[in-house]
This record gives sequence, structure tokens and C-alpha cells, in this order.
Amino acid sequence: MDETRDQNAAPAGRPQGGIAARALAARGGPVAPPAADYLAGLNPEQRAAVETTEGPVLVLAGAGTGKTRVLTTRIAHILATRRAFPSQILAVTFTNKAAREMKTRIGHLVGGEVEGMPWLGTFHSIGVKILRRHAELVGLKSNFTILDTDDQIRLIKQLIQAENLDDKRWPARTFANLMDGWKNKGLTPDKIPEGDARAFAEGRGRTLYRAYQDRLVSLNAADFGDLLMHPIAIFRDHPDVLADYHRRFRYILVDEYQDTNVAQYLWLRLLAQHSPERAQNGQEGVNVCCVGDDDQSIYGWRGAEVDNILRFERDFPGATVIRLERNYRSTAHILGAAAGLISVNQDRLGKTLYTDLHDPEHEKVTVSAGWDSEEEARAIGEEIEQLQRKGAKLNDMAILVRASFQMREFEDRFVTLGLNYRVIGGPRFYERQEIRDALAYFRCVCQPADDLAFERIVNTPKRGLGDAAIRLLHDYARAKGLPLLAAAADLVGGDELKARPRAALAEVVRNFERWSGLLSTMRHTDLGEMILDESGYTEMWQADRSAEAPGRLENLKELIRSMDDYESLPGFLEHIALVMDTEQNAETDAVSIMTLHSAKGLEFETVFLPGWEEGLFPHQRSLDEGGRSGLEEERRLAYVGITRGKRRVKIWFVSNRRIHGMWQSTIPSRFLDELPEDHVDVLEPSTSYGGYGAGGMGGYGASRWDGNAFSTSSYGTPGWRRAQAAGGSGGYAGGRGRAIEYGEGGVSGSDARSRASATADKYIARDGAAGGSGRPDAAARAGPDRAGFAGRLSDPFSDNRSRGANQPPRKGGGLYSSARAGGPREIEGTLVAKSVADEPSRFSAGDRVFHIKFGTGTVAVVEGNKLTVDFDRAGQKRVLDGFVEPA
DNA sequence: GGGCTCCGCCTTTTT
DNA sequence: GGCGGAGCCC
Repeated sequence: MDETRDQNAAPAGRPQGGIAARALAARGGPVAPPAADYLAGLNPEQRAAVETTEGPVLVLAGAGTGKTRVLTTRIAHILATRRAFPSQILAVTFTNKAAREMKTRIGHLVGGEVEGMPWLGTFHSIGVKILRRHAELVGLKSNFTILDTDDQIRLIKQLIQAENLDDKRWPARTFANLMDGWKNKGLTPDKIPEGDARAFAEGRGRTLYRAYQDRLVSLNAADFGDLLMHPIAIFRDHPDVLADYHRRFRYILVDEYQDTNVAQYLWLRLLAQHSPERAQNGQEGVNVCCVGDDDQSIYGWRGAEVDNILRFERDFPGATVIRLERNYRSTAHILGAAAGLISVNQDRLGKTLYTDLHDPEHEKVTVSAGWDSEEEARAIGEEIEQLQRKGAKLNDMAILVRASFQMREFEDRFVTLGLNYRVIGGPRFYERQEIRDALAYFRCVCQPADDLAFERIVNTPKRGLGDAAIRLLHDYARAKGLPLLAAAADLVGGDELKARPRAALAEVVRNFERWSGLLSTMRHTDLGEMILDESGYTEMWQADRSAEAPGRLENLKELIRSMDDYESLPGFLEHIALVMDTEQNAETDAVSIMTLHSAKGLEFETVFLPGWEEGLFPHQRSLDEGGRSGLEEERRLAYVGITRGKRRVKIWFVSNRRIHGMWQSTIPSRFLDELPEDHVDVLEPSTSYGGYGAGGMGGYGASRWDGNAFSTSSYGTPGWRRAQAAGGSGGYAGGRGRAIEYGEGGVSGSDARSRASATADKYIARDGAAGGSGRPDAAARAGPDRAGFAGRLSDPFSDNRSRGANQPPRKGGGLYSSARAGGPREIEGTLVAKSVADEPSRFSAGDRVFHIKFGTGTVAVVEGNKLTVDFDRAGQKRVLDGFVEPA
């Protein structure tokens, strides 16, 4: 790399224009005019990133360093200095949200004329655009449909059945994921690794993939992966087409470059790389600018390759690398906490964020403990209300969770409190059943050959077209080589079908013919409404007396309303195939609830980060499947979470969480240990103190969280010490953590049902025993913080009474603590024994055992037929004794 | 052909 | 604990 152009060094200090101006001057182009308004307020690095328009540029932009600002200003700059027309700029983002935001921000900068930026969009939307122009080159027509996941699964299922494979043993969903992985890597059926091909469906993975692609062509359809795969194939096989795009795109910008997968990378490289032909013509390579942050790479599971960012300089020799490290968003404490955490990762380019926001008044990042997820939600709800009373806006607060199931608890709580909230990225509008059904009708009208859509609604609402009739239709269509709707039109003229289904099908055919005929004359919103009414679909939901029906009708109305924003029915369908989200109105003041993934790129004054527990965050599956890199990705996710906060970051963890409807005792996340103490406060619980599951802390070597090292002041608060003490006195060997299942007698899901009655008994008994928890002495020996628990019992607002079956174990009186620690609550101990110990185990503590997945280990605890085993390599796990054998 | 019940799997993240 | 799918019965 050219040293003088490295990072902070060069362009910044030069007279304005820098490399860009020089490059232009060299070409005889106009030199950029003196600093325009839009450049004001940029720091030197940002300005360099904006003004270095020529040649490849990599901007390593840390969290909150003004990345979007740089990108948008850069585009504005290119436009303002007339280096290119809007249509000559390709700007790619990852999400629709980012694309939208960029559009509006450029609009503000250049004065509202971004309508002319036709090539600003997501990888997928731009992929569609390209594919529509050259569809015939890959065997499609330009009006091809884009399959949603639903269609895709149904189609794969048909193929699996056609191969006479057991679709239970080889689930369509699994294959869809597999194929998605291949497409993310840019692999066509003949390119997939032999091992992959063999692993699925008795070695027929490749055959299936091929059959699937063939089927898509015959359906004139493309799936999401194809929106990248097809353009790549077109560029590769048709140099003339590629050359055309090379001429067109003078500037390429890519946002979130760290999240690009191999396919996107290939796509981009084809478009952006300096080609010999261009060099001969004396043209420069395309001016490509990629912006990203390796520390925020959180989509590895989806095929993203951080490697892309790491090898940028190799791919684009002579690249300028600019680091944005000055953070404008967060306080020094927040940055410090985030920096400490992320520094544990080994695979990183390394950036050091700094800020001018130093103020002794600033709060440290807080860590709070709760007893269970319900308490977590309640306490966070209270904190939010407190902040609100002090004048804070709900819009400035967000709760960022690891997994979407965590959202529910907050929603429930906020509904009770009457606290406004909005869920972002939750169950999406266009993925709802009624919306998909309606869209299937519209698709059939616009595209009579859309068999997947037709299948979806042919008997919805019920028309008496059952399996028999549909199978006949399928066979007929296949025999004649016709789409289903056309086949149906044929079939109703004959007598193959019985009278009733024939009449029903005939009506369907007539309807679609009529609707299609109206497509060009009728207003599309009216037509949409008419289709839903005439098909009986609206009526179906009106007749439905279930609780959701009114909501569904409301959604359908909303769908029709939203069509108004589009020119035509096909135009609308195109939009929704790609943009599966609906804009959220920020009008009302509301707390945002979303996953950490969807929070990337956002910022809030106050950020709550609940659920920092091993197994949830870092997520067990990432650890199991991703190993160290999986863990590092989780850590980056934590980093993303912390760096969303501007003033306040509040982390929570609890001792008991319900996962799959079963209560599990949890241990604090290792990430908590990695937060630098100087920037963290461990809080006294604001409500009743939520201790730990007996003995459930640490587990990852010496940890502040298991009483070995809490000597510093921030971790020396009374609450903290108490937590330590409680953890240490749990009476459990080693104080190591593990996941213990509560609820259904602590059994695995499969036989939970058979225990329903035992569970009920147990809880009835436990309610009785709960009174005993109030006895200070008894409770004192049983588990953490009984004072808090006693306090709660006497709290008239406590909802203890209403606990039904499968509630979490109560504090200090948990099933686990009494059984484990041999606490004083005999009643519960007995009940536990009854519900858990159906069969005595063959093993006892100290035995060496072997498990097929976890390897060898030592039995730590035996509870009936369930063992807690310290595996030599896999750590501590709970297993049923049937799954291990003596080692 | 429709509706009911039971079973199994699931819940990481998304264009 | 909740949902979808399959199978059974009417």
C-alpha cells in the first residue's frame, strides 16, 4: 500500500481536495470548489473519506464515528462537484432501512433531488433490477416472481417427495438452509463440495439443488439467493453486459462491508475491479469505496465473511485506508466498557475509539442482577418510568435482546404498565398468513403462471377442493406442461373431476380471468379489495370467530391502504417481495424493543441490555457450532449492543430464565467478566434483590462473578458482595454453573407431558411451602437473599399468589436449592425427589462416564435419572443417564 | 372432504 | 409453552 495515503496521514492535512482533486486535475477535470457547506463540521478523517473520491478506498469506521454521514456526504460531494450523475453511482446497503435513510439524508444534503439515484439500494433490490434487464440470459422472463421462504419450502418439499425421499427424515427447511448457504457462497449445483452434496438426502443433495433450480426456471421464479447468483452468472458469461455496467457505474459505494458474503463479494468485485480492458482505454478502475467495521461483523452465520474487509487491499491494490476512530455518540465510560470487551477478541484489525465526551457526571455502565426474567422486565420497566418522570423521552430508550423470545416478557410487562413500546423487526407484516394469502391472490392475477401462489389459495377459503382434486390438477398440469391455472381452465371443461370440485374450480378460473382482465383498467387498490371480497377471502375472516380474526381483517385493510403508494399491482408486488418490513411511525413516544442484530446502526440515549447469561448470550448454539469464532461473533454482538448507547447503558442478567417453556437456572455471561471495572457499576437492586440460582456463578475460571476476585471498588458494593457471598454459599461443589431445568419436574421436553399432573401437585404443595420461606433462619440457609424474598412475600402488590403451574421457582425457595443444597425445606425436597427421581440412576457422583457428543467426564451430581456431569472438554452439562455409559 | 386431536419440534440472528 | 403437520374419525 502506498504509505503516504495510509489512514489518518495524508489527505487530511493537505489543502482541500487532496487526492481527489489531484486525481481530477490529472485527468484535466475540474478541481473541486472550495469547501462547500456540506463539508463543514467533518473531522479530518471524515473529510478525507469524503474527498478521496478516486481510486479504491476502504473506510474502517468504528461505532458512532459518523459512518453514514461520511457515506451520504461522499455521494453529495460527488454529485455537487459533478463528478458523476446520480445514475452513475452505485450505492449498496444491507438493509432497506439503511437504504431509506441514506436516500433521505442525501436528499437533505443536495436538496431533495435523489429521485435520480436509481442505483441506491440493497444488494438484493439492485440484484433484481439487474436481473430484470437480462432475465433471458439465465432462462427467465423479465417478469419473474421472487419466491418467499414459504413458497421455497413448499417447492422443495414437493421435490423431496418426487425423489421418493422421506420428507420427515429430510426436512425441506433443512435443505432450504443448506441451499441458502451454498448460494451465499456463490456456489452453483456443479460447484458445491462433494461432502455437502452427499450429506443430504442419501447423497442426492446435488440432484435436488439442480432439480430445484430447474423448477424455478419453469416457474419463472427466482429465490433470494438467485438475486445475486444470476447477476454473477450473467456478468461472468456475458462480458459485454458487464462492460456496459462498468461504463455506467463510475462510483461504487458499499455500506457495512464487513457483512458481505462471498456471493456479494463476487458480485461486487465483478462490477468494481479494474479490468484490463478499462486499463487499455486509459480509464481508471472503478472508484470503489467500502465502509465497514470488522468489530461489528455479526452476520457470519449468514455467510458473511469478515475476510472480505481484511483482504480489501489485496483485491484493490493501491487502496487508501482511512480509519474513523473519533466517536461522537457515547460517553467515555460506554466506550471504555465496549473497548475492554472487544479487546478480548483476537481476530480484528484493531481500532481505538476515542471521544471528547468526558464528564465526571456521566454514569458508568451498570450491571444488575435479577431473580428471573419477569423481575428483569419489571425492574427495567420501573427504570424506564423513572427516567420518563425525569423528562426522558421513550423514543430515546431501547431494549436490545439477543433472541426474539425475550421480547415477550417486556411486552407483557409494558402492556400492564401502559407503557408505549414498539417492537422492531418482530413478526413482520408481510409475513403474516392473511397478508401472504392476499398477496398470493394478487400474484396469480398478475402472473397466471405463478403456481406456488395458486397452490396457496386454490382452496383458501375452503371451496371443497381437497387432496384428490388438487392431485388430479397437478397430474394434468404436468402431463400437459401447463401452469396450474391454465390446466384448471382446461380441466373444468372435461369430466375428470367430480361435479362439485369441478364447479368450484370453474369459479376460481372464471374469477382469475375476470380479475386479470381488469388489471389494466381498474385502479389497483380497488381491484385488490374486489379480489379479496369476491374470492370470499374477506368473508372467511369475517366469519372466523377467533380472537385474531379482527386483527387480520385490519391488516388486510392496511395492505390495501399501503398499495396506494405504488403505481400498479405488479409494482406493489415487486416492492413487497424485497422489502419485508413496514415503516414504523416514530410519531408516538415509545420504547423500542428489538434484537441486537436489528439494532446495528441505531443509537439511543439509554440502552437496556437484558439477558446476559451463558447459553443465551453468548448463545449456546453459536458456541456449539461456531467455536471460538462463534464466540467472537457473539462478543461483537455485545459490542454492538453497548455502543448503541449514548448516555446510559444498563446490562442485566438473571438467575432463572424460561427457555422452551421450561425454567432453567442460568449463570452470568462471561462477557460481564470482560467489562473493565473502571467503567462499570454493579448496582444494588432497585426492587427485591434477585440473587443467583444456588451456586450458579462463574464456571469460566477465576471470575469476579464467583467470588474469587471482587476486590475493586466498583465490584465491592454491598449488593455485589452479597451476590458473591450468596453464590459462594450455594452449597454446591465448585460453585460452577450449569443449566438446570425447572418446571416440569426438571425433565426434558419429550416426557414433560406425562408429568403434567405431577407438576400440578408439586406446585400446589409448593405454594403451601412458600410461606415457610419467610422464616429468616430457614431461608438463610437455603439460598441467596432471603430478606428480599421475605419482603416480597409481604408486599401487597406482589403477584406471588397468582403463580400457576410452571412458574419459576421462588427466590430462596427454589426446587433446586432445596434439593441441591439439602436445605431445610423438606416438603419441597420430597416433591422434587418424587417428580425427578422416577428411576434411580446407575451412576453416582464421582463416576467417570462417556457421552457420545460431549465425550468423557465426571459425574458431579445425580438427581434421579438426571446427571450433572463435568465433561473434560465440553464443560458442565445436564444429561439423562440413558445417554451416557460408564467410561 | 373437513375437522379434530395428537405429536414433535422449536427459538439466534435476516436480505 | 405454542405452532404446524400428520393422521384419524366423522
